[in-house]
Amino acid sequence: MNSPPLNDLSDRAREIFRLVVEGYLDSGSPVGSKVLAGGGQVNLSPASIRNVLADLEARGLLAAPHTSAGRMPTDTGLRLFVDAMMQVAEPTREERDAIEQRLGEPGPIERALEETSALLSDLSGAAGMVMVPTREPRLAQVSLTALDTHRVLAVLVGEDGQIENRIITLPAEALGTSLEQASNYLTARSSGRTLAEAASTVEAEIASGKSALDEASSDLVRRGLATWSEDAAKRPVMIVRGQANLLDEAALGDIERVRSLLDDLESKQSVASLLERARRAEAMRIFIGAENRLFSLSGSSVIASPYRDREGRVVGVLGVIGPTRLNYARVVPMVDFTARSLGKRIG
Amino acid sequence: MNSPPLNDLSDRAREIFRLVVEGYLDSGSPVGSKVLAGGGQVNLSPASIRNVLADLEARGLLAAPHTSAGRMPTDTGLRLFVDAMMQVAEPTREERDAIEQRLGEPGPIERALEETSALLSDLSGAAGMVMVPTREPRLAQVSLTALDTHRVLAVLVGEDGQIENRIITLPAEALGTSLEQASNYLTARSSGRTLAEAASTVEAEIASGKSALDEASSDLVRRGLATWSEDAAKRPVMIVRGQANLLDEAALGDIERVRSLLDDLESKQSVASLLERARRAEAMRIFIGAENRLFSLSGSSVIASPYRDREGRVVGVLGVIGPTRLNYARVVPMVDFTARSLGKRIG
DNA sequence: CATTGCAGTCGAATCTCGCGAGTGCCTGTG
DNA sequence: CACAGGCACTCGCGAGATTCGACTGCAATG
Repeated sequence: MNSPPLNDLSDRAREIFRLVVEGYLDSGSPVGSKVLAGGGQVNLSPASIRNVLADLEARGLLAAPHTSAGRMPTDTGLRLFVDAMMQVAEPTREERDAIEQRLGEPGPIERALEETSALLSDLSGAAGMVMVPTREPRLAQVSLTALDTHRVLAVLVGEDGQIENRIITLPAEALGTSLEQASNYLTARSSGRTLAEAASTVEAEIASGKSALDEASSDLVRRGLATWSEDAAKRPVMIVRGQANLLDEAALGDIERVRSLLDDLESKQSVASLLERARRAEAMRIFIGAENRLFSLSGSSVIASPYRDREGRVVGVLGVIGPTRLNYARVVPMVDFTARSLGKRIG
Repeated sequence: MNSPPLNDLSDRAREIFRLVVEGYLDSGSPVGSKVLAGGGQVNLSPASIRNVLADLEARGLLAAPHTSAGRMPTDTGLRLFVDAMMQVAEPTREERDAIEQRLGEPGPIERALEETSALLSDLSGAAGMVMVPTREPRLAQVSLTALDTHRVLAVLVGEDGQIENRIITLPAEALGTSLEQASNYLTARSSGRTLAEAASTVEAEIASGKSALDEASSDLVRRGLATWSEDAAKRPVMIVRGQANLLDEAALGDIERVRSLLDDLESKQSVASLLERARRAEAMRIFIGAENRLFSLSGSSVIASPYRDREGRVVGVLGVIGPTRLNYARVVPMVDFTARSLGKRIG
């Protein structure tokens, strides 16, 4: 991975390179020296431009599919363009309003996520992806109820009103009558904290014998904590919309690739791992073509951005997947803005 | 919709028709008189067979894509074949074992539904669809907990262990201290009944003044019932797997149709309405090609079957969608068996 | 350096043409 | 009558062949 040889590019070479990339992203077909000269953007004869193009090709930034075709950017060329030359424009006022309005519609959270995914698809002309938020909400209340002699239902109420159920199974019929006491104890220790925080606090108290709980209750609480942290690691869900957009005329040549791409989007494994990288980086990530090792994704680009809750914590990832010739300059800020809007929407 | 002219078909015509359809479903290409004669299935010269074929074409059961091609069945021809001539074979012992084993894997219900959808896709070579069960479980227990001064959390525990949460919002701070009393009352009245049944019982008791509840509790319960029945009508969810199978070589000619098909599978509306018909009919339904009005589905067939819980109530629908040249004789019993297996699995 | 001109290359589109599969119809025969 | 044989005809399809156009690279020139 040598650094892109941007520095030793003349201004003219940079300009021509930019024009080639933009022309390719716009038209989808290779662009040659003549159209470049005719575009009025550059005041050089086609022949001079050819020299520059040949140079850029030697550097691995451009490639020609065959001798008598124009040049198109290579993956590394696109990477250079995206990293260093692309001029991103913030979405216009109208666009922003449209996005926020579409996300602002009332309804359950799942609905909003689906809408976001569809929105990303519409905006980009490619497929939209949203990983549903896995957050650790701060707890407001914990209540325990006996289901039968060896099962207890725990209801965890988050500060944001979200509710989750967990079932605690006890081995023997060790169920004391102290459920209410345990509930109160847990509520007191956990309110305003995340599940993980509460768990460690309680665990420490029990261990040091400081807790005001009797034997049976301690056991119950302990088991409950164990169960909860297990459950927390449930597999992530990804909402995909606009897959039909992956079937454009360009993809027609390589049906097999599109098929495995659809399969991947269904099983979610490989694509999710890319999104995961953006989540861990806590910043937008762009994956271009064969840069990612996953075979079926070569030829596709992924733009992924994490989104955050009000406190600034990353709670999920969303993004776009499409052909490498995405209109990065337009899509990148859109994804970014959508991520921020979704963050606001879910609070 | 005139009834298929099956009656006035000679035995020989029927036999030849059957061979044409089976040959077409098998190969995907039109079959002509010569291969029919050569197949050893019919002891007639190609010329004689041609006469029969011409007759069948005149009746609208067969059609030839062009003059010098063989015949292939029309949609109505396929319909006749499926309704009256197809010989369905129960899946073999091995196949049944394989299905039941795949569905029998432990795990949450959603996982099983996804697996079922993937299974249908694999079995049919087309796409699988499963509408998630919308059942009214019998309640085991109801518990109420105060969230704050004007909101109460109700936890409904089903006999099968399923848990649902509902939040009841009270207008003023009319929250009595009688939550526990109300919980017990509700549990007593609802256990072993469905939500709807319990609601009407309680409603009647309150109306007649027979309930042992004070004013505030009655109000609470009443509001709760109203909330619950609203929530029950949530929109159905459909799980689709194996969409990539819809991209076979045959569909290559009409990319646009495949695209809108994928879109339909995403928005779920139109396809779900077909499945809904099978649910209402409480029996397997087969929709062939242009029979269904939805444009994007012309050229596709849908095989849908409801599935039932242990008590025999229809709780959902599943099925397969693919090109009209599905191997109906094989897929139909598979779908049927899968529906029964899933019924067993979800209890 | 930039430009012009020229020769060469290669893919895409078009055309032709023969092959093969299959049909329809007419005619002969048990 | 029912069936089979024969024959002319129709098309779609795939294999070359051909042309066309869009490029490029290179050498010569201002």
